Amino acid sequence: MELDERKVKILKAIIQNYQETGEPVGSRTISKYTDLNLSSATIRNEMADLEEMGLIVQPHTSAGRIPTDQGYRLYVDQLMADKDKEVAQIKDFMVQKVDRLEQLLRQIARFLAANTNYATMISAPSVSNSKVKFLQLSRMGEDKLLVTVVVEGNIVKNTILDMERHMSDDDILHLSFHLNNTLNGLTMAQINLGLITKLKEVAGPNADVVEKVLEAVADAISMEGEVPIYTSGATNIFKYPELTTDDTASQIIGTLEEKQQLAELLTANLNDEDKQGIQIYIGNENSVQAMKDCSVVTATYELKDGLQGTIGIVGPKRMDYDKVVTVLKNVMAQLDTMFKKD
Amino acid sequence: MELDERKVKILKAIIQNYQETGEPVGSRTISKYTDLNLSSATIRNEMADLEEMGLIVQPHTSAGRIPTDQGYRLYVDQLMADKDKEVAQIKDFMVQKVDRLEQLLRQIARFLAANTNYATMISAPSVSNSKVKFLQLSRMGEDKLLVTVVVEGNIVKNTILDMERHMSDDDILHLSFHLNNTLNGLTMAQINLGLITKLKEVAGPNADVVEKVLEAVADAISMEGEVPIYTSGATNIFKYPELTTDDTASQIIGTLEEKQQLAELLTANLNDEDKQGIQIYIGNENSVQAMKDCSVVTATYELKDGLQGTIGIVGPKRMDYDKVVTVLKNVMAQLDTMFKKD
DNA sequence: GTTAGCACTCATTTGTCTTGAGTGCTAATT
DNA sequence: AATTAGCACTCAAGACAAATGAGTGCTAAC
Repeated sequence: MELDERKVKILKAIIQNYQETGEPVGSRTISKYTDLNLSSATIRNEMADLEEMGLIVQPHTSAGRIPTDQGYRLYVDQLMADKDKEVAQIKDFMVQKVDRLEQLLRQIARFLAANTNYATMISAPSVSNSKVKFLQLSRMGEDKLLVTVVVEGNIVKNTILDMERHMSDDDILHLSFHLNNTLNGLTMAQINLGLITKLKEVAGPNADVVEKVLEAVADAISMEGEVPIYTSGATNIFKYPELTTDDTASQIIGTLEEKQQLAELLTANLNDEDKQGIQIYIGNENSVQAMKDCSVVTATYELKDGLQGTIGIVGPKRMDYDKVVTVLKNVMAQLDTMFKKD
Repeated sequence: MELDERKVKILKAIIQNYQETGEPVGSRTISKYTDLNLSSATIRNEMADLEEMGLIVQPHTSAGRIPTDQGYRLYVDQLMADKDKEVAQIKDFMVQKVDRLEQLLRQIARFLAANTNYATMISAPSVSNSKVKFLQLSRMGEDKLLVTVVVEGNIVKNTILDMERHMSDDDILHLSFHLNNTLNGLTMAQINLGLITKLKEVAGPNADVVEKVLEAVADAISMEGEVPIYTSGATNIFKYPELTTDDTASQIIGTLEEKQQLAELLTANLNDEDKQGIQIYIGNENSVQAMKDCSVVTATYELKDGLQGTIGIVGPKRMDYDKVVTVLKNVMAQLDTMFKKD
């Protein structure tokens, strides 16, 4: 069977109508509210074909049709028209001065949730490939050592160590200076065993401190896979009856709250060149079981030098893909200009 | 009308039964499942009295009774028996070594949510009355200055400043040294205008840097009222049908997600000597509108020297107050021993 | 190829009846 | 005077049947 232009128009109409109402769409509706000027009977014939092709289904015999995952996939891949609106508002929003990355991300999440009516999640940039920019040791009290590590993107991490043996101020200053000089500009991958051994040699009796400091550095760079994730608008889920069967809603919201499962979803494509832009997962296509009745749209953002994270929008399968994609693109663009100037 | 012992027993029985079932409790149930050995008719008479006193109500004419807010209040204030179980498990749980405060709090939240079947929230310790413990400036690149502030409780804050005019390494070192010496051990309240003016004088041409640094310090100490709050188990709400009327659940979960409203609730009693221990808010007694159908139990914890925060448990009005209070007390005790040793 | 028409399906809504848990009141019992 | 048995009454919830209506597929006419 061939998917001619008319079938495409009908499919599109079904998807869009279902998007708005959440109810199965009947032939009469299509016949009336499109510019095809066909009777419902004709539409019915076409719909039977579309069903045979696996693009739509009836929830029960005497109901209208709703799109299948496959139907959405076709729509997303081929039929989505790029729109260009909604830009102005976003610009306004971003202008508020935000000095902290964390708050910026929270704000973006909130903004997206409020504007799309879907749930939003954002992973903070992971710095896995990032370089050490600055490192410093300072004595704090008698026996504690404060390690401050700054990595590219001006992300600062602190660790407080217990010193096992006394170190003089001079020792600390020297070690601090030396470590900073040696490690500056290196990525984690470049801090290899040879380098570590050499550092320890130079430190002599303070080798154990060097070890602890390196641990702290590793921690700062890799964040131990504990990427912070911010979410907003989980309760938007309640706006879609098809997701509000008690158990489904509970699972989705639970997943959004616990966050750690989201990490897989959001960090999956980070290092995959092919999947940089916007990705759409329909129904079971996403890896999180609790979200099998949802669609997830993700977008990878990059602040600077490999400092990248992901934004995700979670909604019903009938989500307004056009709108979501447009809004995401705009946010990306905004982030881009914000951070290029920095 | 007098509240004699028998009435009290009946009220208690109603509350406890309703706690378990969530269904209105009838006279026959009470007659059968208490050791009062009274017929249902007698119970009915007593119940009519209790209703007149405003302690219980009927949802509709031919239903059993459920406790009113006032009934719960009486129960909580006078009838609750202290139990002492559940301790062992908690000890075990806490033993896992946790090195970061944030993670500890998250873990506690998770633990409480899992063990009580209610939603849990924890505010991180607010450092409003805390002292500066360590302060340091470091040059970072050509024109940036890294300010590191450590306050009591080893909470570290970093700020990166742009320097408007060039400062030599020596200048920075001196200023850093001087500021550290001057501010060390002071609370925000003690950093007054006189002190600030003096500091600026000493800094001479770098007065503007001093100003920015002081801003950063203030920021670190006060956290600008932005106390981080961790939540867990929001979806436990779904376990209680009376809270699962679409709108109610959505509002509660939304509030838990947005967090900022919780801050009021959790920080309200921090500086009130009278309200240090455990507080119970029933229904409308708590200030958050969205939770008017819930009860909230809060407990203030103190880590060290005025470093205090609050734990809150949110559940239905028929929550198991005894259990919640016991568990909270235990967690408090654990926190105490953990931090006294530090 | 398109459409009008019709018989058919079936989820949903509406209305009616029944059931049963629970009450309040009164009169008998202790 | 307190307790209880008994009975009439109320009302939410469940069961069932009928009515509704949105939607379909098929056939025959245009």
